[in-house]
Amino acid sequence: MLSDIERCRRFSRAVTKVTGALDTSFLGRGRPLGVARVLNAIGHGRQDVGDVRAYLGLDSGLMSRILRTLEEEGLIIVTPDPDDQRKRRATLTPAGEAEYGEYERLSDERAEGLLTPHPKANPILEAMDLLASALLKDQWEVVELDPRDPVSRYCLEEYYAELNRRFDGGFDVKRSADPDAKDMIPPRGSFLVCLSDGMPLACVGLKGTDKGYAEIKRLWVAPAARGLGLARRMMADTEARARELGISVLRLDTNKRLPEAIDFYRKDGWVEIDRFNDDPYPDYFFEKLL
Amino acid sequence: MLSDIERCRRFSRAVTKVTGALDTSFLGRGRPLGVARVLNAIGHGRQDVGDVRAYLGLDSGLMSRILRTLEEEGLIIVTPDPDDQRKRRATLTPAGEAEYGEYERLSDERAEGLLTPHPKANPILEAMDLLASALLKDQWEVVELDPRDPVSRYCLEEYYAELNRRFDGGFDVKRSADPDAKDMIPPRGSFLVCLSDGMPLACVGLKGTDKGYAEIKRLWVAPAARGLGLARRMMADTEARARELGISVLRLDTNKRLPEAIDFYRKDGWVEIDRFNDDPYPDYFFEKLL
DNA sequence: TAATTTGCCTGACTTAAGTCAGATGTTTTT
DNA sequence: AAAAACATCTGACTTAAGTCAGGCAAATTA
Repeated sequence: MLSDIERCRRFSRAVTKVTGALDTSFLGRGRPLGVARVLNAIGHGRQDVGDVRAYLGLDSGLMSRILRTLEEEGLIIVTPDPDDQRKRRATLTPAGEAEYGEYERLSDERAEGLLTPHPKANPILEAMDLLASALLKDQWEVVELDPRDPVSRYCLEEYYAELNRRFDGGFDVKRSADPDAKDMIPPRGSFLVCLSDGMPLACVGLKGTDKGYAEIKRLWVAPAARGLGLARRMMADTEARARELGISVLRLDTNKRLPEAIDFYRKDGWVEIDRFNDDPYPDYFFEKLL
Repeated sequence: MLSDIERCRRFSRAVTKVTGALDTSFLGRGRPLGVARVLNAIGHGRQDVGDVRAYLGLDSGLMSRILRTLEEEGLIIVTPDPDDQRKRRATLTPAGEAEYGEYERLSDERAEGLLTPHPKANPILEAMDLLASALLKDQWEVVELDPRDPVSRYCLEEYYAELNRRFDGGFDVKRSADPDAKDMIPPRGSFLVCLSDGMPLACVGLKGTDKGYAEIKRLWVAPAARGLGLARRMMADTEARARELGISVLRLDTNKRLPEAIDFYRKDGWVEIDRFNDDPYPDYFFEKLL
């Protein structure tokens, strides 16, 4: 009935209608939008004046005047940067903290107001996650974390839960050779997580061994981010990291219930090899020479 | 990892970042946003000056000046309304049509630019449909159409396709007692369609018979709009229409493969009765007295 | 050390958007 | 027929946002 473009435009009309109000809601505390945006940027931890200016795309003159306004209101203090006296740093006063908190509260309230009319919010939240991840595609941030970090733990739990749903007879981490965290920390290995505006979207582990190869483990992509090419990106980043760590042979194993993964490895330059371990779960074994 | 509210806020950040640019794209043709919005409203068929004013929420003075600007540019002509000389109507000149077309083209381009980075756009489009339908919930428009109208036909095709997927052995309209369109046109019956900013989201037929009752047929809700309470809304509207048409007994039948429908009817005040026809598909039969 | 660059500030502008108090002509109500 | 209501217009404002040229002090480079 509607073309792809019409569907897309309908979406953006709907969104600008509803969240347009949500965005302009910076108003409602008797402060112009520009001033409120600067206050919120500072509250979010951007202290460097030039940094805020670049982030919000403001002219230096305008920025300067906005800072004076906030200073006169007693919400911020601007001090010279000790390392470079030309630069200046803005910090919130207690009153500024309180005001920033109010904006946070109002934003939460708006967000909640967007959800409450819908008794079954889950499909809506999932659609939001998917779209946010897709729209922020060029702002994915891949970071190396300790596998015991809470963010890493979250990704791993999601990964195990999915395996448990999909494998015949479920999946129990304890029966699998749970890679020791130490093997996934540099210089022996690595653990990468992809964050998109605070949401963990994917993880992958590079596990060092003493057998002349390293293993790729725990490649997981959040349902909200599938089909966006994120698995390929994570693998490319891991391979780059492996090279940095002097690793030249990679191996991995996977299960027949994960056909999209098997397909992906084949397309991504992996070669099927014979079974190289006695883990009970995997059915397929791959190798890649860097 | 993220709370519902955080997910919702992440979504609106992503959207304002990306479609914010899409919205302000009214610029880029050397014309202030307000002027461009009025031109587009007129192009979209809103000729009544007061109507545009209410739609865009403009002050009458501002509106007047914007109209002068567009008139001076030769894009519109403003004439008194023949029925009420106080009112004025704005129509596009050929130059205005061309300019409006350019805005449409630019909007299409932006929308396309939003989709093209994503090889598999379908999950994205579906998420967009769902969110647009949810966000525009208070702007659903239920209209009575001829069941042979193209919009009605579209809904019915979708409905039949879904039954075909879900029924054991599929579904063939021809084997079912296809209700004659005439029975779903007032004063004998009715056919209602729900539109949300141009997208058909649901339909339902009220089929008049000569047996002392009317039948509810073809209740369909688009996947993009399920879980938003639309079925209940459609049924309420149909019942209201039935009362207007002097109908006091409603019946319907449904199939065991549509458990959510059966559940819905039970909760919506319908009472299960004995089989009242020899249609091959239905397993359950309901009645409701108005 | 002198010249240049950098980061921020100030003052003098412009534009867009919007508000408000009447004015004007038309229609509706009394 | 007079009064009230209505739709639009005009002129005189205000505010927010942004641009631009130049100034100043600190830091960097030649």
